[in-house]
Amino acid sequence: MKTPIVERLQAHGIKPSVQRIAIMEYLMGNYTHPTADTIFNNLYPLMPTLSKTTVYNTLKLLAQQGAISEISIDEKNLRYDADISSHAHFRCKHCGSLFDLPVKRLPSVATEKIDGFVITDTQLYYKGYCKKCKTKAPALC
Amino acid sequence: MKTPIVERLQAHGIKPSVQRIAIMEYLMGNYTHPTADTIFNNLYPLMPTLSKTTVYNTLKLLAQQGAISEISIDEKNLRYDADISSHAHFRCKHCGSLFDLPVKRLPSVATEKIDGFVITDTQLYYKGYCKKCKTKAPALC
DNA sequence: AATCAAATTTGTACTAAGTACAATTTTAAT
DNA sequence: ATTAAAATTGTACTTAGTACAAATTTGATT
Repeated sequence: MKTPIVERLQAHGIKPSVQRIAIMEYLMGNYTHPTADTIFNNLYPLMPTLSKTTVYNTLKLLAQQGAISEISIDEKNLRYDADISSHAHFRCKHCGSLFDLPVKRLPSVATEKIDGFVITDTQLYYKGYCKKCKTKAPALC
Repeated sequence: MKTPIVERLQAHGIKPSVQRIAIMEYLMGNYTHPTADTIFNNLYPLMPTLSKTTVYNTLKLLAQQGAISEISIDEKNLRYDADISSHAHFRCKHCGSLFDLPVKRLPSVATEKIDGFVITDTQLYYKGYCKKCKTKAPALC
């Protein structure tokens, strides 16, 4: 019997190695939009032979195959999300925290403008100040 | 009499130094979503005392003040855009080229979910394959 | 089971985008 | 002219991510 993790990998054409399973499992258990580094640091104690390169390579592979999504809202690091359903992200410019936001559906582009293009990913990012940090926002004059 | 560049800077509370004007002018004359490095390389011959740090600092300042927008669709570099009107970006995963896409208006979030948050920026990114590179796209099986 | 090629992982060295910071220069008010 | 504040500069540094060759694992075939 296959775990949901293995199923997810295979559904996206990815051979389920021990490392890939561990990384996918981590993401499916932690919807915290972690960085590659965070993932490595959390898995390393459980898997002392794990290499950082493998984490980077695997995340790139998973994202390429559409098994996870790569979030570039944080200018410094890429973040990863196993939730591949339609949703947006909000990032607080003061404290850096990242929130999921529901959207009915991500907007599509006027067909005539994008005719002949193939769209594989849509990302909707909001930036600003969260409830806690709102007082830190520069005056909007 | 003030140039449109100086006006734009002042409208966003930025004191118009020679360097800031040069950078803002470059962006308003080149809607090519350049990186900091590209801007530096283009301005340096005309302004041999210009420092890369100034370019980075100025772009950050301009973006903070909302005079330009910072685009993080390219995972490797930040890109900058003097067009601050409502539009989306498309990036080809094969050739890397970046296109502007018109949108009627950027989607807003369900108020109850974002209540108490202050949104200052909205970014809508599409990724995929452009007309030229479409044949290079992996089978969507 | 032994062999062997292909795929995957590992570790080290490297690249390059961006930042910290102190020193210098410029600005502009008195 | 003097002087304090603001802006710029250059160097050194940090760090996310990649290149690549060596080692390991996988899995098919005899």
